[in-house]
Amino acid sequence: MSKRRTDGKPTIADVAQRAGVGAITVSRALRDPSLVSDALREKIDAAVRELGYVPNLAARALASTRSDVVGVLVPSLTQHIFADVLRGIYDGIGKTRLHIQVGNTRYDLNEEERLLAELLRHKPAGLIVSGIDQSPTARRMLENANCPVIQVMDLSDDPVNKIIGFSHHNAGKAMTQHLIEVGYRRIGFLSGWMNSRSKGRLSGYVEALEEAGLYDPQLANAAGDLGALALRGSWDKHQYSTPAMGRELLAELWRRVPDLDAVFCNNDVLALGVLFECNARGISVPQDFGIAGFNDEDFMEAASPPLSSVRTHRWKVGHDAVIALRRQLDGEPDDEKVIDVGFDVIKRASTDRGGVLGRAGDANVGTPKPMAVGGGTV
Amino acid sequence: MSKRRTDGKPTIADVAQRAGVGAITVSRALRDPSLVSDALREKIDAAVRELGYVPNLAARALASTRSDVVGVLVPSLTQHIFADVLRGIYDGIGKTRLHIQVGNTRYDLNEEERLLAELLRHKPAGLIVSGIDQSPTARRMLENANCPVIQVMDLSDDPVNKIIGFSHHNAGKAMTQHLIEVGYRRIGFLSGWMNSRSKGRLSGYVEALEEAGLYDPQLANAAGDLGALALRGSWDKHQYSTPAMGRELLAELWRRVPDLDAVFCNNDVLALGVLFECNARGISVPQDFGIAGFNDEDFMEAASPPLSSVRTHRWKVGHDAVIALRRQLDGEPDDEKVIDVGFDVIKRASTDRGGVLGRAGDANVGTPKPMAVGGGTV
DNA sequence: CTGTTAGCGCTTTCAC
DNA sequence: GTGAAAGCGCTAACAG
Repeated sequence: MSKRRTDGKPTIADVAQRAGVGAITVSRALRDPSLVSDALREKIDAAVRELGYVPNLAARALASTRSDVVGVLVPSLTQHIFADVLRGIYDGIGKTRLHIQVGNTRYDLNEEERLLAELLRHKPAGLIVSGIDQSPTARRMLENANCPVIQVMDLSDDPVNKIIGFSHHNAGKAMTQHLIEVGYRRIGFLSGWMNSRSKGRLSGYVEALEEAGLYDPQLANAAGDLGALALRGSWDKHQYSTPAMGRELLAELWRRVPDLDAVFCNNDVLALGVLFECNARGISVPQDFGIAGFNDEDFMEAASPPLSSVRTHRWKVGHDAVIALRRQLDGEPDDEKVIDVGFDVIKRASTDRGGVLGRAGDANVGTPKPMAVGGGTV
Repeated sequence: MSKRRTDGKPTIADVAQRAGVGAITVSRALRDPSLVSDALREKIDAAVRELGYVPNLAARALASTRSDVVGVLVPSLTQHIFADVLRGIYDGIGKTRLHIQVGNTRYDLNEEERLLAELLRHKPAGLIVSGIDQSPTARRMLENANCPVIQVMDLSDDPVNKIIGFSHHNAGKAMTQHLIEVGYRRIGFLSGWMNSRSKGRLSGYVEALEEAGLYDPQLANAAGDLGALALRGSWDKHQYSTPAMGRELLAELWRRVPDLDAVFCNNDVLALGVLFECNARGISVPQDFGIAGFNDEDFMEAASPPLSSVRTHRWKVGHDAVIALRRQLDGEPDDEKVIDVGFDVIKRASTDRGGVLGRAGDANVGTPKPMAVGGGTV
């Protein structure tokens, strides 16, 4: 009775024996075929095929003290925005040997620490984390991670290593300025759960109003504790928004600020709810009320009327993060610590109070490719 | 000069030495504290803390010939439905030692094979894969995976190991029957990209129409090649639906079938687009036209009018899959090979042609908790 | 309950 | 360009 505790699968030694070479040659042929002569490489490839050899990644990771795992920490799996970032990440990984391991922090700093600790046990090849508000402990872990760390979806003067994102403050400010420009005067800010990026948007909103002399503490206060209201409600466990929440928040805000004439929603899902609420109340958008969202998800353009939003480049952020990571892993220089991918204010009918677009209904402003849908009535 | 190629981090031997015990005792204390006496355990815990010891998972995986990785294969990251399944999976994993590694197959059988092969190199503790239409090769890989395999989001008589989902055929049939019951007669089926589960829904739709004597090959054909139309368009690269696509598909279907009086949409996103298109054309829902979707995402209930849909239990499917996996890993018996989690037809105003709900606008049918939103006009 | 020994399968080091 | 030997850090298998 042997003491071997193998699972019977062929090992690199089996391949080596069959190919009549040393194990290390097989190892090299597998990792970088150019390191091995053509003749041997062919023999090895044949042996691999005949044996159905599958490399054991744990052994590789142990021997080389580094794995092919890229750890990704996102605060939410449900929000479309992070799904897009993830898609960019996966697309950036492509068919490389790298593997993604996603952790869902749920906007919980303790959970983030725990997940980070778990990830570090894998000796990851790289880490991609959302935002900049890690706990001091987490920050230290990232700094000692011994691998490239990319922060995404925000900006900071002091990234752990590299950060790719955009200014939420500027984005919030820009959309608010648009609302002011087209003539709205009592502009509310609608938000449920507030994370640090939402707060950036809010501060941009406040700044734009202040600069225009339209700042009203009452309105700002109302905006401020609507988040608290959201948390008090049935959404206390959800850290994501729903259209139903948008409807309810709008109703509440209207109660507090009866002369409200527009809202800037912290995200598109809330904006959709606001549109539904306006529909239900028979309020015409944009004439009587302006609606703007944030992120520019697919449905914003297709809504009736099309909804204005701030387009953010989530896919690109995820994709570029991986590209940067791979560059660093390949030892290429990468000195740009802070990458600002920007944003675009997409002006559509829902904020076209000035009538720049005419009152034709579904026209789009600022959208590169207007849809080809059948207009008019049947 | 030492030959060690360690990265300097403390190992289990360091902890053992510091605690004055054998390495194996530390190993045991870490994996299952109950295997070690209190006295030693405390010493070990202290040593771990003082050294900042972090176990090396690669070494563990190598020595034990099994990892803590649970491989998950989904066809899409963008579709809300799979985000929900993933959330269920993450919630099921909780704070166990298990790790999720997600692969995005993009509905591509070759890519699925490739990702599966990659996953298998990790000697995963378990696998969760979407659906039942794997390639023969992939199927064989799953059968030889040497770990529990759970298929999700569909049903089959012959699962690799265990399957958790529901009947798409029955779900499609049930919703179509509802549309027939409330009086619609020319019911279209709207779909973009068709996967095997969509086809199940379509077959249920066809069967319901046939049984009611409402089957019209013209209508069915129109439904059938709308998918092709969708693929011809600008969406050829996307395997997900958008509301804009819903609008365009509806316009096309209407052109072909002028007396269409309702559509059953393959998913909610298309249904939302259909609602927008009706809004834009001034068509009243449900009086002139009925709309039903599939999955019952958040926005369906909040829409104006609220949209009927088939509620599917995505979170539960993901969650139960992990629970089953953990049970199997713990060696507990689990003989139920096929778990049907069912579905619910949620009847809302968008299909209330019969006026069962009255014409009050936003009432919900079949929804447990109607929202508390301000109705009427301002 | 605890320890010793011998691997797990691969890659690093260094020599040829 | 190729190989032999020596680990990587941990745990299964026995003992005690």
